[in-house]
Amino acid sequence: MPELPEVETIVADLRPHLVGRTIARCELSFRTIVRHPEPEEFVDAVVGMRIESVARRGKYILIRLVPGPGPGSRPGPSGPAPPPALPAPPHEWGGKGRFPMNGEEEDVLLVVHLGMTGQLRLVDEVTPLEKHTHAVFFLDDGRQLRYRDPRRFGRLLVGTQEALLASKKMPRLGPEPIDMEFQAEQLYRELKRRRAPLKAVLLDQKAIAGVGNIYADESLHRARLRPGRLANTVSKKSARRLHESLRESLLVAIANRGSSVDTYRDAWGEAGGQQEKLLVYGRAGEPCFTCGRPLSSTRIAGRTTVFCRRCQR
DNA sequence: TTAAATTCCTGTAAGC
DNA sequence: TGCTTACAGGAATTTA
Repeated sequence: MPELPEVETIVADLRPHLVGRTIARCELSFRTIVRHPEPEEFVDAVVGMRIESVARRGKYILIRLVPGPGPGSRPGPSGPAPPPALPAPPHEWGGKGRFPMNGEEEDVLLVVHLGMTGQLRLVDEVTPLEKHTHAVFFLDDGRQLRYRDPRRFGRLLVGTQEALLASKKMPRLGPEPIDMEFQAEQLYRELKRRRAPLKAVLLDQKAIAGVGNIYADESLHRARLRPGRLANTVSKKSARRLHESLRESLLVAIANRGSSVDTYRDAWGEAGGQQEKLLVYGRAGEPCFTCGRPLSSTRIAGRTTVFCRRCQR
């Protein structure tokens, strides 16, 4: 499933191709994938808009839209090349818990959450339409940005930041774990005030944004911590180890273009490479790479959880 | 207020 | 072989 590293990969791939493009048309074939506003308003809101930036916040893809050139001046299929990609602002959001970006108040955000099986792909018009494609954005260069999602856990939203916040459809997200501003002390404070299992806190998007089942298990293993241990019992030293492990798990996964353990594919339909390198996720019963003991499996916070009884105390 | 349980959804794989 | 059933999980919602 797409977690922070997978979404980061997609966003980085799409950015240079999408920035500067105008959405000429939008077709929805599955209405309820749109969570805000009503589907008709959604289409009205995106058509004719120019893509100003493409960013990520947690597991959310944020596409900033500004009014595009009028219909008369819309370039044809072989229109001008996009401007050189702006160095994306690494983090376009405010402080902890605030969603999501700077920029002008009237700017519109097209928000995409991939859920479990969502895919956002950039294709040319002759690429056959795949089953479960729920939305197609027709771009002014003839290409199409397609949203596909067999299990339909994903969602699309559009609106000004103000409107999205007011709609309550966007959650308050915790800090970005790979942000340099995110310090071990901050993680320690969050853990101290929670009586839930460590794993449950890592999965809580309000505590830390972008971590899902794969990287929660991976980082707990790297930190040698039991997933079921209550968060408020960890020492400062352990919290520092978890902080470091979290960053490492996520950054290595980004370097390897994400984990394709289920149906995850990047913007070009290609699988990532991290699934080959996972330490524990999906390896229940197989030997621990550190001690050789078979990895254990249990259920925490409603999620399958794999860990090593010997290495993770 | 927080934590846990339930729900949504369909493709896949195990079991009979 | 073909059918049924269990399972996968992000996050909103409901319950405790």
